[in-house]
Amino acid sequence: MSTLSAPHDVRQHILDTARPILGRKGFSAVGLNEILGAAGVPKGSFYHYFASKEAFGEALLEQYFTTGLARIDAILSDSGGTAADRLMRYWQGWRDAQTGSDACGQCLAVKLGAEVCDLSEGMRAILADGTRRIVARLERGVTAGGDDGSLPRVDDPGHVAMVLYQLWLGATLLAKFTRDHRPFDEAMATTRTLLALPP
Amino acid sequence: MSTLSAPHDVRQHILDTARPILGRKGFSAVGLNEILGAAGVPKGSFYHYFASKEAFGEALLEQYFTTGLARIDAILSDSGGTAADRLMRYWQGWRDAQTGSDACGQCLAVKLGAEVCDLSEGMRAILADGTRRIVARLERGVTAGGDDGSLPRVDDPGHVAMVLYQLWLGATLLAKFTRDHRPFDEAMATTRTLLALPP
DNA sequence: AACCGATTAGACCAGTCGTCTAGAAGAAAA
DNA sequence: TTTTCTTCTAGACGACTGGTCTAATCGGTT
Repeated sequence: MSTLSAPHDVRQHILDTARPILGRKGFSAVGLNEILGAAGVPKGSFYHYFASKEAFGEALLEQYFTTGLARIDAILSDSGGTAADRLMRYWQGWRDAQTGSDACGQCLAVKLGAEVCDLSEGMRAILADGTRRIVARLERGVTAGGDDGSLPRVDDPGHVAMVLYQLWLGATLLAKFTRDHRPFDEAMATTRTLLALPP
Repeated sequence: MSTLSAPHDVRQHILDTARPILGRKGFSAVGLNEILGAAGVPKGSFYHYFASKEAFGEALLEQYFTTGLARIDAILSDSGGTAADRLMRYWQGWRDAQTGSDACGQCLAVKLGAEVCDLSEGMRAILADGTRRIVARLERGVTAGGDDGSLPRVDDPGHVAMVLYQLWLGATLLAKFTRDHRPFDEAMATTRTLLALPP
């Protein structure tokens, strides 16, 4: 528990501490005490920064998507290589993050999504909106590949983007069951197929 | 709440009552009280039939996969039409079950999988084994399509089967977020593409 | 009537979320 | 420097639920 200066550091510190815990144990199975104990923050402070556990969950998911979208933007827009390279770099990054043994890289959409989307309308809305925005980014990536010639033009880039995202969500879930990387390898191969890239 | 005769009817009755409840609210968020209250079974009886809540969850998942696999077998083996028809009938059945507003048709692998697989090694093993068996059935379906000419032969039917399953898992998760059927439509279209069937 | 396994009632306590009162910390004003 | 005022912290507390287990009851057979 390092020293904290600005007021919002505490709020952020709670979120940062909670993320790996929720990523490992889910939402309902974790109590506020566990989170606050790990963060070294008293319970009284929690309700100063968050209206409820649900509001806290919403903030956590919101931040998860915010940072995730920034990461996508960083990969898809400003790096070198063709648009196809950038797109594939995104999937490789996904695989690497999930394959790592640390629970820090957990995909919260997969880990928490199914659990909380029927529990809280607010969290469901954030999940729906966050995933929609991710797919929109991917769609732009596919379109960019058609523009610069690194990918063949497709009729409906939005369709391709959504299907690829579904495929990787499913791969992530299956990999959690089997605890191996094969689902990601299969997803990667099919991603290349659907994008008409050489294996 | 009907009259129960044989002893194991009570155990089964608890499982049957719990399934839609867990399908809606998840595992950790549901207490034994709620399940047993709904089933009309006293709390004391629970530990006569199950060693723990975790053992109960394992039994629930086991039964879920048992009935699910039987349903696949019924669709893929004994009905009429080509092998391709039978395979597509399976996906249509998946979509219909999830699209229906009743929580009864919930896919427990998606709803509970991510939540419980890090919570209980036993449940994780059942999820890994159950999904592996489903993919094995699908693989046989793809192979059968190559045999009877209704599908083109593929190099690795196991790969196609696993990827299709991942795609539909992801579609189910995404549909839970958006609460519409579009993810399933996209999955269906891509399924036809990957199987080289006409749209 | 005596026995015995199958079944249940309810106690048990650790834990849940959320509330509330007090006071500490920190900055701004006098 | 002292006062004032808001922001934040402290953690006990309440009302309740969690899963678990022991002790008693039930129901049928000898």
